Amino acid sequence: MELRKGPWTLEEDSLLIHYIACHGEGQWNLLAKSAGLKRTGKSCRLRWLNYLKPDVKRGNLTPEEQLLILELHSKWGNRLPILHSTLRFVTVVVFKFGVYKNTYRWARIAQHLPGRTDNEIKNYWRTRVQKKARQLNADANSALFRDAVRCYWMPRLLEKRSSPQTTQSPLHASAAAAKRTNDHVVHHPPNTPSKIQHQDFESSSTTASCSTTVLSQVVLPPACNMSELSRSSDDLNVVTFNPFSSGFNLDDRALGSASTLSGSDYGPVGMNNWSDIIVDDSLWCMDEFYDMFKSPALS
DNA sequence: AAACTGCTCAACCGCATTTGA
DNA sequence: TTCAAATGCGGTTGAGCAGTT
Repeated sequence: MELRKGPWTLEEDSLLIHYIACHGEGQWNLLAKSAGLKRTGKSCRLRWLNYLKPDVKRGNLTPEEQLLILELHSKWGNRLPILHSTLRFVTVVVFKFGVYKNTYRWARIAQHLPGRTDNEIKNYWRTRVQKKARQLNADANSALFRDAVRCYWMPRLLEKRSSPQTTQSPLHASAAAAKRTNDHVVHHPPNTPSKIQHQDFESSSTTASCSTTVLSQVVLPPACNMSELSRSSDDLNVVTFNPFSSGFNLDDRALGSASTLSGSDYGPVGMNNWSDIIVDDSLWCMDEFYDMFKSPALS
């Protein structure tokens, strides 16, 4: 049978939804055939888990979620999965010869962000976090970059979290989601089995409380005093902790690209509502780093 | 207005692991 | 115990969109 690839159509989506509503998920290859979908089982599984499943949360990641991702990635980012001692030995050997590739724990991180998929978190990391690391000519997995994240960006996220402005409106979230091109309306069948539950605002608040529990474990390095780090960017020039003091290499290229960026790349210009905040790049305010680097105090 | 550039994210691919006959 | 199929995971790709020139 000829297999279809590429974007899913509305028709395919409803076939998949109706089939799962009647028979449940699992046995994906069989499901694909039985539902009359010209897709691989893998493709069906991915479409369901990453997009169609009712509890998949749409819209931008909240500061809380971003914070959680940063913290959990710094915890588990490059760690190998839990291994038996013998397997660990084999893995170490293999790793030594460069065969083993870094094992990121996206799925594990996603477990702590209800409604968010590993794919989404992975995309966030690659497009936002790694981008910032590249701009600083740093390795996103390095201890140095991790410290920078903890000392400068996490406090900012915490600030955003505690700000009354950051109360997410479901309307905003859905509006943002609706802007996506592939985001067509999915109508779930009325007689959905109990294991398929529609996400509502209650479940969103559950997410928030869950995140808060974990967030309380966020540990900043000793040099990072929250009140110190919450100051204006000018004051940051004299912050004593400098994550880049030990061999950080911010080359001319990085500085050059910084100088070409407009003010709106950093500051809270035009930041009037939630959608501005959640996509606000000031959470990743780079000028502090550049200012700091250019500061005479460092030289 | 058109061309170009960069970004996002859904979907694919390959590989590892798990399952079950 | 073996092996094929199914499942899960992380890396990568490319279409579509928005912003810039």
